[in-house]
Amino acid sequence: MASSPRNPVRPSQGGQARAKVGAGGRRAGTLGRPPVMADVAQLAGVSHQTVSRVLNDHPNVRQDTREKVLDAIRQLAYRPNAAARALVTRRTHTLGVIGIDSPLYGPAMMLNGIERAAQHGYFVVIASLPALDRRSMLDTVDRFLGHSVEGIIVIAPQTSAVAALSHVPADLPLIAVGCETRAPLTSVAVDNADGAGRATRYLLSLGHETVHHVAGPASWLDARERVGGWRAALHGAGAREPDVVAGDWSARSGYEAGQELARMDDVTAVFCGNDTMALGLVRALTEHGRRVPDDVSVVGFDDVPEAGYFLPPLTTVRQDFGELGRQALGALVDRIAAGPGMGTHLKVTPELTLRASAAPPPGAARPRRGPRT
Amino acid sequence: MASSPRNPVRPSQGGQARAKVGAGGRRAGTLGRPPVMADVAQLAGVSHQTVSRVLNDHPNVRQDTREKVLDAIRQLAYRPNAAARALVTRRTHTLGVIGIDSPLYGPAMMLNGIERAAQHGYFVVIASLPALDRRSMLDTVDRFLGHSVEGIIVIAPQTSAVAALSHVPADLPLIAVGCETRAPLTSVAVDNADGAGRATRYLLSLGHETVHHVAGPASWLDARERVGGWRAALHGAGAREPDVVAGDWSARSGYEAGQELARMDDVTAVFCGNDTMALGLVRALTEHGRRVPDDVSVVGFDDVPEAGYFLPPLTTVRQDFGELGRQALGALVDRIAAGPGMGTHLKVTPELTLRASAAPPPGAARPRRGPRT
DNA sequence: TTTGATGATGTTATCGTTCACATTTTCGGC
DNA sequence: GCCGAAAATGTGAACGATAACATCATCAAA
Repeated sequence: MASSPRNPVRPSQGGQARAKVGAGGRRAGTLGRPPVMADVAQLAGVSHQTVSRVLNDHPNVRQDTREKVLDAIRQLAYRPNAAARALVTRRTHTLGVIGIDSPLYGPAMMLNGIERAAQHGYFVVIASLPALDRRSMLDTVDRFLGHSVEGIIVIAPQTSAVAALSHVPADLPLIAVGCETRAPLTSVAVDNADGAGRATRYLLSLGHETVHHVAGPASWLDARERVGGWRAALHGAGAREPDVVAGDWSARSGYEAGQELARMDDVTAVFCGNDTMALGLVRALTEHGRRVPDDVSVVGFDDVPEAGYFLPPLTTVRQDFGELGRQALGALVDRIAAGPGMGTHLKVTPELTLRASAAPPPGAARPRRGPRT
Repeated sequence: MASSPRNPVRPSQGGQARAKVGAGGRRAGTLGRPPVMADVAQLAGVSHQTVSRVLNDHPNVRQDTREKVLDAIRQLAYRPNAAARALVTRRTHTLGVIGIDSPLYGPAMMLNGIERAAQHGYFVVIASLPALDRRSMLDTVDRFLGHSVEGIIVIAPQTSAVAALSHVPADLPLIAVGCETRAPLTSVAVDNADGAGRATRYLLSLGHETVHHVAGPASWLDARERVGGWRAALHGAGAREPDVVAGDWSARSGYEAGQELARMDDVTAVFCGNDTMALGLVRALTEHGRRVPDDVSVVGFDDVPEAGYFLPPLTTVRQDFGELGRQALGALVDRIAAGPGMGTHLKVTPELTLRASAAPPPGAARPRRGPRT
């Protein structure tokens, strides 16, 4: 073997320099250091390139050679070095997810859905920010870029996040989840307006004259879209459009909304922006002697795990976070492969889950129309 | 400049081969490809090594040289290549977190706490497993190792997880969170027994004769430890030790437990394994005409965000997940730096949060002793 | 046989950093 | 103004994989 300019008998490799590393390193085996491709090649009696071919299952490798190599790999407990591989292939199989650091159910489940979808094929690096302002958003994008992620998914339910997104470099594969964004960006979101419409129309179909709404904070896009869907459904049915009662997603705000609504005798149906507020609302109504669903029907949004165990079990709008995650991942993979596009807006349709918290209004013999799902 | 064996005028680099990459690549700038250290060096009129020194703020660099280099970096929007760096330094600044794919509050917050603690200094790759069995656990460890994580934190609240942990290679820096493990492993956990003890002693101090307990599933270590702490506190006070009522963390199981306990007249105090079960329990008690806290006192565990808005606001044991994350990260960093040790078991002490769901038993004029925190 | 195509394998360059060491510059003391 | 130490900078050689190309074997058709 001619000594290449790179390997002049490999002087510093003779156990000294690397033994130090090996001492603290993983899987010492019979060598004093983690095995590399050359070790496998030597043991199998082939060249390192053949090992590489086996590893990337290249077709042109004889079966018995392949097996010799695989044996050597097992024997040495060899594992390819991700950094070396990434250096030459320019692929890291890693994507970053930027989320909001909040104990709310929706955002947490979106992260979960994305992570589950990515499990096979990508590593998911997460960053939860206390606030989705421009500064921390761009800092995080930068951090991720420094780590060579191939793309970024940002869970951006707040209006501030959308604003921040317009400042990221256009050539970065980025998908926004949970909000509809402006043109060049692709977004995936649950169709909140549709879900709110379904809930509202369902209540109307039970015979209620109108439906009141307890909304989430206006800084959240989901909250706004649900208000829009609710209002559109009322309008479409020619029903009276009551004022929105403002909440902040918390059970307390639902409770307070409930105290307010309980005083109004004509309230027979309430659509809540999320399940937690519905919980508080039901509490308040019950305290004021208004039974759910006999006197007042309540529908929530989210379908948290406890919703079925509320008293009464809560009829609510279920969001398919698994599907959301899959769509987001699919869009990101497409974007990585195909390069910048014009940006599409994907929607995941939610479903109404019927339980026991909604019924025809008091005095109504039977529903005016059959329930629509 | 003499043409080194490595850069013989760099033939394949003259715009063709790499221009292709540049077209789809990031930050084209004036070059047709992402800038590398050599580009910065050339623009700044120094060697690549000097650029490297500036980047790693090595002391022996003249101030004006440093500034020239930094200018060039800014001008080219240069960003060091993480893979190349990792290849030579053998450090990825990445750690893996294995968690359980469940909507439960505790595990979710542990992940959150770890991620927050790591934010500065480490990238966090996550994997949520549907079940913490040996197979999927080892697969995930392997996946992470293939990605060259420097260490792994596993959120292991279930007994099955602990069993699986004994099969990971001993030289892998690994910290278990949420469970106490066998000797060679280091673990960090909330002191569940202590928390349960505090809750129980508090109820006893209010004058209750004994305290009943609704426990989580026995497959969860937290559940077992809380049972242990509760029982020890009763024993220490010489109080009667009632049977455990079995639950499964869900509100429904709490509700069912409540129906059972409501029938027993001598029940005046209940310590619940978590807040969600407490919610169901209170519901059931109320339905059976037993007021909380006037007739029955209830204390939960977790301090979920809604706990303060329950009716009545729930007295509960708060776990400091931020501290837990910090401790876990600290332990992991120590372990990475110092190599295998004998394994320590760190405990984070929980705190009793007093609200309104616990009071002296009916008929008692005043507490026997002042409350202990 | 000889030939050409194709399959199987080996050789060398390359990715973009940091490390080890060599070289040049700077500067205080004589 | 010279000298030597220390500071500042430069020069190759790693790191461990894949890519590109070269070479050797094999085999069917001429």
